[in-house]
Amino acid sequence: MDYEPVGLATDLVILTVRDGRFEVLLIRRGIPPYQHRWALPGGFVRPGEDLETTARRELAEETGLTGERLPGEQGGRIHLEQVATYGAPDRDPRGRVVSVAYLALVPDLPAPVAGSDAAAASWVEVSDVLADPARLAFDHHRILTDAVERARAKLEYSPLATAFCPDAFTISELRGVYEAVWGTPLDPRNFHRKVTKTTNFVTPTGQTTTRDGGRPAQLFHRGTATTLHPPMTRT
Amino acid sequence: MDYEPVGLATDLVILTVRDGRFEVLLIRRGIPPYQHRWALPGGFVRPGEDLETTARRELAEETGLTGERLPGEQGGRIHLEQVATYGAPDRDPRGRVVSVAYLALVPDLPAPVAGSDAAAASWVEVSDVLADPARLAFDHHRILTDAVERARAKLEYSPLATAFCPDAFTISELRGVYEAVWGTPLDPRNFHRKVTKTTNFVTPTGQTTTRDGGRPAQLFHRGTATTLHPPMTRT
DNA sequence: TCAAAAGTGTTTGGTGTACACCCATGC
DNA sequence: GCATGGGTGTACACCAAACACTTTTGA
Repeated sequence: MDYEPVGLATDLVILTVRDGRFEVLLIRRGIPPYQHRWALPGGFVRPGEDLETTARRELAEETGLTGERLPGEQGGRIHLEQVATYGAPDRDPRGRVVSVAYLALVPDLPAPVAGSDAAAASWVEVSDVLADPARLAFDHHRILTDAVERARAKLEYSPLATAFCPDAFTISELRGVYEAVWGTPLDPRNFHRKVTKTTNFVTPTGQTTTRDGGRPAQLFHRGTATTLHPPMTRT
Repeated sequence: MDYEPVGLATDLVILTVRDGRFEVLLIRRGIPPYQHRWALPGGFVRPGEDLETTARRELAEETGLTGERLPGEQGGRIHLEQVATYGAPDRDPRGRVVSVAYLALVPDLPAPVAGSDAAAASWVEVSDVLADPARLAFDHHRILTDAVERARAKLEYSPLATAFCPDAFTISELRGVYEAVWGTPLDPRNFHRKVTKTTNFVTPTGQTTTRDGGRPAQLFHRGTATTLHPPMTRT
């Protein structure tokens, strides 16, 4: 066939919300190029491997999350979606490498990051990384920018914010996700009404918790909705 | 490097609206695999070539549109955006080929399709193609589905419908685009009010036309807006 | 009893929808 | 004049922002 063979890789933008902070998982590169610089986790697609399979495998390597539904768990699967593909001829000094970027949204991980083969992996606040275009290796700043914009937009018209929450969560915990990702405060009372009245956004578990302090709050699971009508608004 | 070399290609979903019909440009394949079957135009990325450059080159080959701004023309550039990347290991019988799909929105072309190297190229109504999952070669039905969904969604919150219109257009011509792409009728009066009151969606040229019959209609250019607040609604 | 967070009620203004109605042209 | 599409006015329903207020817990 008449084509240039290229290296095919995937890069992962793994986002979470921890203690009200919107964070991304970065690794410190142990080998050249860009040795000792921060980068998104990623790697090459193996022979015969599907793109999403590569992404899930790397997600598991970095976070220990398999994306499989655990027995007894309600929500289960980790949200993973393709964002875009980056293929500038000079984006990797080693040669022609095209990278398919994936966005993963994970809840606050109970266990620390384990099983990573990177020199160091850590959660870093998204706003800090976005503010410094030179912090990341390769074109990863561009990739992160695109992925974060996608995530912020999707919170408006999809129930994706629940992907950041544990299996059972309170409305104010969900609101905390919106506030962290968007960086804006929301009215707790109108937010509560809007979420609970949008059909299939969340479903009550019948249980309550006082882990957030104050009056006990109802616990909810993710609902079955895939899009929100009307959308949540950012103001 | 430790990776499987793959063929890298781009496929194009070129959409237009002609006489109130929402259409896609398809080619009839002259060579195997899938000889004599309909497919999206596309081809391999050349050595050292950027992905979008490949897409623009193929767009020019199929339609004669360079995407360059013609002298004296207002709108100019053809809208071209990346949709997604398709990389299932068995999607091409010739071997591992990963394809980056691009979406192009073009106005009703004044000149016929020229300079095409395909056996045959023609405009086909989108709804007809979508209704028959076996009509297209490779995984092109999936690609078309994704691209059309993207286009339909983007009409809501971006001024992209103007990409289907000529340099100067009337509000009812713009409404015709929405109706063709969404497949739903819209109230002409409310549509007119909404479009003209959304800041920078369209800008008046000061001229009028009677080409649509009836009372002369004002002509507009595309405005400078990139997103629409509030969005257009599909009902 | 107080602080803190959950949740409900109510007012008020803006926005989309439906449709009556008038305007400017070609024939 | 009449048909045709362009464009404006307006009533009404709905929705969301703002905020007063009550509820239920822990300390």
